[in-house]
Amino acid sequence: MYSIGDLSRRTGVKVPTIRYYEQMGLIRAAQRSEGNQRRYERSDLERLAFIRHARDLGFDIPAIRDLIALSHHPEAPCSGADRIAEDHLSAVREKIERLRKLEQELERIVSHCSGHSVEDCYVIRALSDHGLCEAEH
Amino acid sequence: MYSIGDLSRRTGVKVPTIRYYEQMGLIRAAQRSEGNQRRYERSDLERLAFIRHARDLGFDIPAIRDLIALSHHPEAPCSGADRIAEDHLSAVREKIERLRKLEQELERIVSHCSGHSVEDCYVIRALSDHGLCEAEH
DNA sequence: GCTAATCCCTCTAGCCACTATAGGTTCAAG
DNA sequence: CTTGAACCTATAGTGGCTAGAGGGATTAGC
Repeated sequence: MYSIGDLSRRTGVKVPTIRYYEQMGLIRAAQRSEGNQRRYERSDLERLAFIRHARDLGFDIPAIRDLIALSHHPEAPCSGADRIAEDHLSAVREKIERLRKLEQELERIVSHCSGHSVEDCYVIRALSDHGLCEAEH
Repeated sequence: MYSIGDLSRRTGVKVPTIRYYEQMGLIRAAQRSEGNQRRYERSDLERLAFIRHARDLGFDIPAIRDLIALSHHPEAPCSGADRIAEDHLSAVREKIERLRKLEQELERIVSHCSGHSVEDCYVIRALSDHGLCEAEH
């Protein structure tokens, strides 16, 4: 039997976050001690580690809920889980793409600024005048 | 004189967002018509375009506040503005870096899954077992 | 001058995944 | 039995908006 603090130390998930996951229905409501404190078993530890891992990989809570539901049906085809992961990968790639465009534009703006005063600062001028942009955004 | 809707159409910033920017102190409280509706001048339009542009580039609201303040001191050295832009560029690069690691890990997980049932689905297994990860995260 | 359509007003609440705080209770070690 | 750490619930805050309710203002056409 683990206390919520034990679980937190073992998984790296903060105590309030564990309670939050319970609220969100990611982990079941734990058993309670006589004094109303949460008491967890090994299976709860494993599930929380699963959640932590999925969050680290950027899956959002509804996706994790779905993945957990799927993992309870070992016989089912795994196309559902694959689909969730692939969708997430696409989303990550889109974010990267957007950030790379941003990076380029910012690089250009920063490197063009050799001004000494705000008056001729390229950073400020570029923000004031959209015509100075290379890409659309 | 522009109404808030005119401003919105001309800058692409939605009406409630303009009011929100006013609340946040990014644009000054506009003059009002007799019937208490906001009335803007050309200078407000320009400032809002500046804000829109900065937001598109991912600057957060405190940074934009600082950039606006700086732009009002044309004689001042522009190192402050450069600094803000460089800091933001670094932050963007860090985000890209983190997302690229995520992308790699997800790619690996997705591509390893040739299972047909959840039981041997690599996606699920990888999430359950941190030992299957390449990188730390 | 009237009406209808469209715009505008304020205020409040919701989004996401937490995090922080307050005020109180329980547990475990000594 | 006492102390101090850990635990409990409930509420509010984060950022940058967005949505909705319930009303008032403006404007174009008749």
